Formats: sequence, structure tokens, C-alpha cells
Amino acid sequence: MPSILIVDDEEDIRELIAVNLLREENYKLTEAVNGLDALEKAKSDRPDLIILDLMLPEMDGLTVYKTIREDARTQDIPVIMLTARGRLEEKIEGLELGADDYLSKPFSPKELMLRVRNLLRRTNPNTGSNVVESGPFSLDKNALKLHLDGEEIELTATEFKLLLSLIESPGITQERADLLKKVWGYSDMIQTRTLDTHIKRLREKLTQYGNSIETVRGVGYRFSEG
Amino acid sequence: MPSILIVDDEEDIRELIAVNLLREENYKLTEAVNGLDALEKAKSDRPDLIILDLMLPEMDGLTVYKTIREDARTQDIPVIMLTARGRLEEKIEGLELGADDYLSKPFSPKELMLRVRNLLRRTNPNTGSNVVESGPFSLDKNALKLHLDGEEIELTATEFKLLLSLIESPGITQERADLLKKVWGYSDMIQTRTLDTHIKRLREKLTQYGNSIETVRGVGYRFSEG
DNA sequence: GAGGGACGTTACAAAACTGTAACGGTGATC
DNA sequence: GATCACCGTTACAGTTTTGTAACGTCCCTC
Repeated sequence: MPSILIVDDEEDIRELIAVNLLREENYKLTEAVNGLDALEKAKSDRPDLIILDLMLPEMDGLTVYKTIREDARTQDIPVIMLTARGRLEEKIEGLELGADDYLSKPFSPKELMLRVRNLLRRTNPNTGSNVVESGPFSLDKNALKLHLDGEEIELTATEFKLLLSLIESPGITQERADLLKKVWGYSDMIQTRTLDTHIKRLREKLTQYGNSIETVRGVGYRFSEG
Repeated sequence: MPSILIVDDEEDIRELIAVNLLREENYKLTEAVNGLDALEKAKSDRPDLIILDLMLPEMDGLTVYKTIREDARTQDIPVIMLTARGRLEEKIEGLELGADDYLSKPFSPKELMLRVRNLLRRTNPNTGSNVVESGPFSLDKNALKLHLDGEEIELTATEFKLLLSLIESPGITQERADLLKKVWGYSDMIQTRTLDTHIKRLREKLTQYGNSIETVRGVGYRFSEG
């Protein structure tokens, strides 16, 4: 789970960011209200990303930024800077930003979200959350879990692979042979009830959403969102 | 990264598609403004997908489509056709579309996105594949398998999650408590040898690559590429 | 509506997985 | 180098998972 340090003296903005980030993704958030606080937490927590408002009391935001860049423990952490539109913005454009980014206030939460996601992806390519969604179904490839209707449904490894195969092409019928190949590695047209049995087990766990796995007689199975 | 060729004489539409595709996903886009241009680029670039507006100047879109289908170099490339609602639409419905698809104008960008994604997934199943790599290690999140040194190593669900947690942040020491939280969902600072046992099991399966899981005494474990 | 093929269901035994306890090593600290 | 905390290892039993056989049911075709 990526961790993010938010540095801003205005509680409103911290709140705004926190709510939007937390709602969209799974981030662990830390907050700091002034420059010293920020530097300390950056060094100790080593967050994956810092969102830094340049308008800070006492210590100037750009000074904070430069200090972050000079300390070995923090210099690799990407920073998104928030600036009021105007002179400060020009100064930043003069900076060699490297992996960093900035955003002029007022900013849209969506825009911020996008930059956060991009920056995290750029600097830590494997971090992207990994969820396959289809309708109310949400398969988490990292946790090997299914989220459905607010519930968290445990799946065994085989069930997971089978459901993943189906859910990756909603509405498309997958042939029995293909599923046996994908999930079990069977290469021949083996005659077995194994697939059927696992389909049944899956269906049992998904009863709350009607018949999301349809049988296509003579062909295979098809997933649909409900 | 999947590459897509957009064939349309209207710059507005090319722009609209480009903006929406690029924003949502990671596609490499090429553009063509007429049929000849399109055929040439299709043959030379061999994109993963072609979005073809049937209303083209000079060469009729359906002719372009048929030519694409006839050339060995391009006949496997899926095509999404854009049509004005009306007569052309009927003609297309008469076609045997195979892997292809079509969309009536005006279309919603979201709809187009969905079709693009589905078509790419269907025709190039590896596109949805999901691999975390670090050095010679390659964790396949779909198959729940580890590829290492040409070998395919089976992992249990727990081993998979544990290795994934470690491999996602190579070089970073993960604390015991964090790993127990991530993999087992334990929230308290539980005292257990479970983590150690699974680390051992993982190490056994990775012996061919030296000690890729290092112990950091008093803290936790760290993954490094070997 | 009889027959046959395809899918659904159940029960079960084998295999795999998992956490724990117990004990053995090892490194750090004084 | 004694002590202690921490980690490694082993063995094992409980649990879960898994594939299969056997049988039931449904649907299609004639």
C-alpha cells in the first residue's frame, strides 16, 4: 500500500485531499502541518510520495522542497507541489523538476488523483493496485480476493484462476478446453467433471448475484455481470 | 504497450479518441487520414488494433476493411469500425465480423474504450497478463506462478502473496508486522513463527538464486534480485 | 416421448496446505 | 564469553483443497 505524506497548514485542504485519495485508492496517509514537521516525518516514515503545499507558515515551502532533495533519506521521494497561481508558479517552472510535479491552486481533486497515480506508477512501477472489475465484481489480484456487494469473498487458488479467466472477458463464451488449458494446464481435450465441479463451487459463492456464470451448452461457460 | 491505428479524416474525432484512449490506458497511437495512408501504416506498423471510420474521402472505408482482411500482414489485426447510423450499419451487420466490432456514431468515448479493451484482450490475451518482474524473477498474477531462470515454479496462495509483497518493493525492508498484516491480515503485533516458516518455504523454492530474501534482524525481510 | 449426450450434484478419499510447538542456532550487547 | 532476543528448522496434526467416480437431471434431436 503506497504511503503519502501531505504537508499543508490548512486543515480543509488536508481533509479534501485525504478524502479524495482514500476514496479512490488504497493509500496510507500521514499529515504534517509545517516544514519542520514535514522534514521529520519524511525522514522517519519515508513515504512513497509527498504532497507539499508551498504556502507554509514559518519555513518556506521551497526550502522544505530543497531540503528534501538534499537529504539522502528523502531525495528519491517524488513530490507534488501545490502553488497559488502566480509568482511562485513561475519559480517552480524554473526548477529542474525531475520526477516531481506541481499543481496550481485551485486544483480539482480528480486532477490531483491522476498525478498521484501517475507519479507513483512512474517511480514504483509495481505498485499499481491490481483489480479486475466487472459490474459489482472486483477481483483483487494481489490479495487473491473477490469483493462483491461490499462483502469480501475468499477464493481458493483454483477458484481464483477460474473466475479470473471468466471475468476477464465478460460476455464472451470460453470454451471448456480453453478453460482447462488456462486454469489447469491440461493440453488435451480431457474428459473430466473437474471444471464443472469448480464452476459449481464458484456459483455457490456468488449466489447473491444471480447466475453470473452461464452455461453455454456444447461450448463452455460465459461470465456476465449479473 | 498495445499499439492502435486510428483512421479518420476528421481531426476532431481523432483527437477525441486519442485523448480518451491515452488518458485511460497506456496505448501507443498512430493516425491515418485516408485509406491509402491507413493501409500503408497498417502493413508497416502492424498495430494491435485498428479503429477505422468508414466515412473516408477517396477510398471507401469498407474497401479499406476488405483490403486489410486480404493482406497476410494485416489480416489478423482486429478492426473496430465507426459508422454513421443508417445504411452502412446494415451493410456491416451483413458482414461476417469475426474478431471485429463496430460502433455507430455518435458513440460515447467510454463505450469505445470498453470495446478496445475487450478486443485487445480477446485477440492478445497477454495484454491483460499481469506480471511483476524484478531481475530474473517474474511473478504472474494471473497464473499465480513464478517464472525464474526459465523454470516455472509453483507457489501456494500464501507463498504467492508473501513473495508478491516482498518483490513489489525490491531492496526495501518490510517489517514483520507489515507482512503479517498484508499476507495474513493479522492486525496485532502477534508473536508467531508462521512468517518465518513461510519464508523458509519460499527460500527453498528459490535456492537456485542464492539468498534473494534477506533477513534484517529486528525488522523483517528484504527482497533483492539475487 | 425415447434416447443420448452434456451438464449438475454429491460424496469422498487423497493430497496439499498451513499454523504451531518445540527446539536449535546465531548475532548482538554488555 | 555469558546472556538474551531473535531467527531458522523440523515435525506434525488439523484443515482445506482438489479431482474423481457415480449418479441425477436437463435439454436437444429424432
